[in-house]
Amino acid sequence: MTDSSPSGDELVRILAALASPHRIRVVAALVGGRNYVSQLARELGISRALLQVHLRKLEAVGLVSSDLELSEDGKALKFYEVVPFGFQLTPQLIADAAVTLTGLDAQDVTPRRESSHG
Amino acid sequence: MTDSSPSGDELVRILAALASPHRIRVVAALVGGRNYVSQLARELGISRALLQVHLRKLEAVGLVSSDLELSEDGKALKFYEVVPFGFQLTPQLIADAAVTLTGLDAQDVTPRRESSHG
DNA sequence: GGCACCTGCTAAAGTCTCTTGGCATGTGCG
DNA sequence: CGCACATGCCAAGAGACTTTAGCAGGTGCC
Repeated sequence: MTDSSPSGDELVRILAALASPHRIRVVAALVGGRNYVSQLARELGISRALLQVHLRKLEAVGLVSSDLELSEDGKALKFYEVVPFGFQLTPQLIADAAVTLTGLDAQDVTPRRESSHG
Repeated sequence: MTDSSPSGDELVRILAALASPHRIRVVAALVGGRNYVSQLARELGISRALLQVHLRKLEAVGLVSSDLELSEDGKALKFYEVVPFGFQLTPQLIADAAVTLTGLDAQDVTPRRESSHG
């Protein structure tokens, strides 16, 4: 298990990457074995352009990895495969990741006595 | 562990619910203890309306639960709390969930020989 | 009644995501 | 060269999600 507790931002990104039927299917298809884009698109019944977008998102968060290879015919085939990952989703783990969230940081958890909300 | 292998659709919904900095913070805040909407909104530094929307999404997928109570003053307070959940994210589990995905079902995984895409 | 506090709803604008379709490049082959 | 197959990228429309702002109802208290 390479991953256990990703940073808040990363966790959100990973979750977002997985929160898609298409991408779930892509990962599932790759679990069955590595494959190259065009072939995978045919098997999944979606367009190459669409599959590429989804593959990029999955690769961007490290859930899959690509490997450009040359077939015996000399054709360039871009193989994708699943990166063995293992994340656990529990309230505590999420709370832990939350503190490392960047962006808006409003969870002061500091009871403001002088609440002058305007 | 109440949950182990949610259906594909449910998994996607849960992942989508968690794939948001705001909602991650909401869950995190609730891990620290139950709280009611207005108070939680103040602590998180976001508007009540916004918080309500996020709380609904979390509740819709069963990650948090609400409980309308009356304070000693007679005010109606809607308390939210985290529902103890535990999901594991691994390629295999995802592949398993993928087969139960409804909607577009194009993962025929059947090598079509007569591919005449026009 | 007026103030402070709670809840709930909805309309509207802005933003991000998804998906399609087209176009360009490169290779092997007859 | 023209065909079949692979990769890559971009613009544009449709659709979903996010966030704000405003309004309405209810309770306790002075």
